[in-house]
Order: sequence, then C-alpha cells, then structure tokens
Amino acid sequence: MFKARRDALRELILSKPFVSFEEMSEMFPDVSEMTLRRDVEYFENEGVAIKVRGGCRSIVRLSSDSDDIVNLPAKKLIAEAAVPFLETGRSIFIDSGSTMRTLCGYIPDKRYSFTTTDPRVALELCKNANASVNIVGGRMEGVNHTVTGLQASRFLSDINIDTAFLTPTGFDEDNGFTVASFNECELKRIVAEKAKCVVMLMDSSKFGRSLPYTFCTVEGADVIITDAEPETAVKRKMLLSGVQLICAR
Amino acid sequence: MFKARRDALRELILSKPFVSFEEMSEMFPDVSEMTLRRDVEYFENEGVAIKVRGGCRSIVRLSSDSDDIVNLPAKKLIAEAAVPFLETGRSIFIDSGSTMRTLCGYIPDKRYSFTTTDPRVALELCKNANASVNIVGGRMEGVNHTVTGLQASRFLSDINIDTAFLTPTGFDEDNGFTVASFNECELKRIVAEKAKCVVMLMDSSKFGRSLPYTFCTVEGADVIITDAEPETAVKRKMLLSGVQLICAR
DNA sequence: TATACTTATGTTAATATTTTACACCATAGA
DNA sequence: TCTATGGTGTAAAATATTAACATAAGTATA
Repeated sequence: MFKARRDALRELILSKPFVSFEEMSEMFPDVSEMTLRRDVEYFENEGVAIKVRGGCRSIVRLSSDSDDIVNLPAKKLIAEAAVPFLETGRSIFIDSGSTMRTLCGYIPDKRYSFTTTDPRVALELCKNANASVNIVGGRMEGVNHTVTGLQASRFLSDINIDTAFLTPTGFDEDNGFTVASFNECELKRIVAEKAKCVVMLMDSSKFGRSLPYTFCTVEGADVIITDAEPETAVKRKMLLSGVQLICAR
Repeated sequence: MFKARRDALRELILSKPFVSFEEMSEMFPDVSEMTLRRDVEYFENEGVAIKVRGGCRSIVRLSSDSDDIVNLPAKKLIAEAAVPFLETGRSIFIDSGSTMRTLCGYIPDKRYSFTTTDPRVALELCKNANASVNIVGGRMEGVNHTVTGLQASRFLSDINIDTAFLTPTGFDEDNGFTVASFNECELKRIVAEKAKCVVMLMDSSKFGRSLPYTFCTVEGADVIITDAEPETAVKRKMLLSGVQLICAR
C-alpha cells in the first residue's frame, strides 16, 4: 500500500529542512525514484513541502521570520552538526539568538523537553507536536529578544538542565565566551553552571572578538561546534581542556 | 551598481509567491541569466527566498504562520477602542490571542509597562522602544501559543496588575467569559482577580458560545469592548452590573 | 467470478535546467 | 600604477526533471 510509504515519507520530510531524493531512495529502496518524485509532487500540492533541485524542503521548517540572519550558511552547518547532541527525555536548554533559531529548523519532532529564553525559539519549537516547550519568564530585551532579570534567574534556578546549547557574541583565548550585556551574561552563566553538558555553537565570525562579560571559559564547555578551524594556539587550548571540537563544513 | 538591482529584485520576489528566471530577465534585460541566478542564490543565503526549478519562491509567502486572523476588521475596531484604557506608569497585562496581537499594532510608543503570556504579543510590544515588556514564564501550549502551568501561575502571583486586557473564547449570559482549556482558564482567572481594572475585548462571534471553563463573570469585568450590540437581555445584565459597554463601529 | 476501469508504478528517452570553469572588466586600496 | 577583489558574461558539461508509454495492482461493477 502506498499510503504507508507516504506517511513515512511525510514524517521524514517534516523532520528536517531538506530531504534529497537520494535519501528517500535509501529509505525506500523498493520503489523507483520516479515514484518518490510523484510523492513529493503530492506533498507540494498538500502544502507540506516544496520541490527543489535534488529533493524537497518542508514548509514548517522554513523559519517564518525572514529577518536576514547574518552568515546563515555557516549557521546551518553548525545547526546540523548540533542535532546529534539532543537527547529525548532530558531537559534541554536552548539559548537566544539567530544561531538557535536556525537550529530549531533542524530539530526533529521527538519527545524532547525544551526550555528557552527566546520567544521566537519557543514559537519555532512549538511547531513540533511532540516537544514540550518551556519559556523562561522575565523582562524582555527589546533588541535581541532575550529574557533576563531577576524573575528569569529565579525561574532557571527552579529547573534542572541536562544539556545546554549556548552561543556567545564573542570568543577569544584569554576571555573565553563573552557577551555585551551584564544581564545576558548573568543568565547564560547560570545556565552554563547548571548544565551537565554545555554545547557551544559559534560561527567563525565570533573568533577574536572579546566583549565585556564572560559567561563561560573554554574549560566550562563540553562541546564547541563551529564552521572553521580556530588558530592553532586556540585549538590546542581547547583540546587540552578536554573539549570536543567540531568543525562543520 | 548591482545593489539597486538586488533591491528591486528583492521587492519583486517579496511581492509574489513565485518568480521565474524568465520574468527576472524581462525585468532586467541588461544582465545575463547567470547573474540573476547568482542573485537568487544570494537571497537564498539571506533567507529571503528559496531556489526552485525555473526560478524562486519567497519565504514570507510560504511561511506557515502567516495566519490569517479571523474577523480582522472587527478586531481592528475593538483594538482601536481599547487604546484609551492604556495608562503609562501602570502595570498592564495583555492576554494571548489574535485580538491582542491586533491590539499591539495600535499601541503608541509610550512608557508603558507590559506583561503578557503570548510570545508573539511580546515580540510585537518590543518594537516600541519606550515600552517595558515582561513575558510570563512557563509551559507553552503548542496550539494557541499561550503560557500556562504552575510556573506561570507563580510568576503572576509575584507581580501586580493594574489593568488587564483579556479575551474569552466564548461568552453567554449564564456562564460569563469562558475558554476551552483548564490551564488557560486558571491563568486568566488569576489575572482577572489581581487586576484593578479588567478590560474584556471580544468580537461578536463570541456571543452565545459557551465553553467548559469560566474565568470571569459579567460582574468581574469593568469594561467590555465589542463590535456589535449584544441582545437586550444580555446588555441589561451588563449595565446592571456596572460594566462599561463599548460597541466599536 | 470475470471483466473493465482506475490508479499506482517502472523504464527510458527527450528535454530543460543548473552548475562549473574560465575569462573579462571595473573598482578600490596600496 | 599596480594588484587584489568582486561582479559579470559565455558556453560547455553535468545533472536533474519531465514526458510518454508500458505494466502491474487494486477496485468496482455486472
């Protein structure tokens, strides 16, 4: 029955932003590519996906707010590399920012339990029917749309965090991971300290930039995911600290 | 300068769901198709459009949450009528929902102090540089994007509310203002009880509908703003309760 | 149960698009 | 002025998509 195939295919498509015909063929080796093409055409008519060269993209995964994210291609690579660190049944913290919003598009619809300080991240995550989404309450910063303040700190102190996905505004060897605002730093620091595993997502434009407030040192991170090799000295320091360094490309 | 071309092209792309390379070439006969291809690639990286066979599609025209608000004209009238009840220097609560999102567009940029349960409302309010915006923390409901749960209740109990702008899902004479979910009801009830002034925004489609959970009675409201006269009996009851009834038209 | 009919699928050739690679030109900074 | 950078054009090469027809598998009707 072709219905079963379509259902499985739909799930695959909904689970990530892009699926190639190659992947589909791998998943369904017993039907021809032409059939899969026709399936995709069907999904396009259904409004589930749109056909692109080489495969298709799921509509729900297209981030809705088209505010141009700088360095989007790098962030996409990083996001993809970060997905394997998600674990169901654990408490996962997702930071604020465009890198995290990009990540959201790559998160499959499984029974994850999320907490975030970014309302836009929360909205994206809510598209996943199986996810449980918590948003941290508090004062919202007008510019970067992150929640901070006393209420936010209190909120966080009440919950446990297994894995935290964080992003800095800058990073260098001496000061570690830094941000521009005190409040934001405070929040991230709490999260970094509570989390059993800190996964730092950082595109290469952050390298060599240092901002006033450090929320985490190199040693404080467990995993660093980036899109380019850092300088040798920096790299050595990371590896000596026992950090797992991933260069997505 | 290629910038002018890109800007014009961006506008074209944003104006409709699909633009073919043919159309683009027609619009810019003096550049090669290859250049337009490269432009489209640029837009794809920017997150503005996605390449498809034969041209490109604009992301804003696809995004799933370009949710058409039902009965928008009525909601606009109601929103406009609600603005005079906003006061600077007071703690203002804004409910979740499309009526409230409509309201946001009418709020002038003054030194208001807002608290809301709706992340989309929060994002809208943040556009006002002078506003102070607080978002209630807690569990986010996937469907209607409102925050509820124990954390949310606790959050609310810590703050004062002067004026609360609320919306019901249904309203009738016997049951008052009702909603479909227990958690949502719980939250609204807390707000309605804490607020010194309850302003109920309700388009006429809510009349005569009754849902399982009542969060506020007619007497509990101070102002009711709607777009059509309620039945005489209902109207009499409202006026006898000392409620200020406003029919925006 | 047999028959016709619809629908899903496979195969391959024809077609169209996309990419690649390289050359060229203009502009801006040294 | 030289050199580097980035935008652009051209055409061939690689690739993907479509179209057309053939076949199988269900489905409905007599």
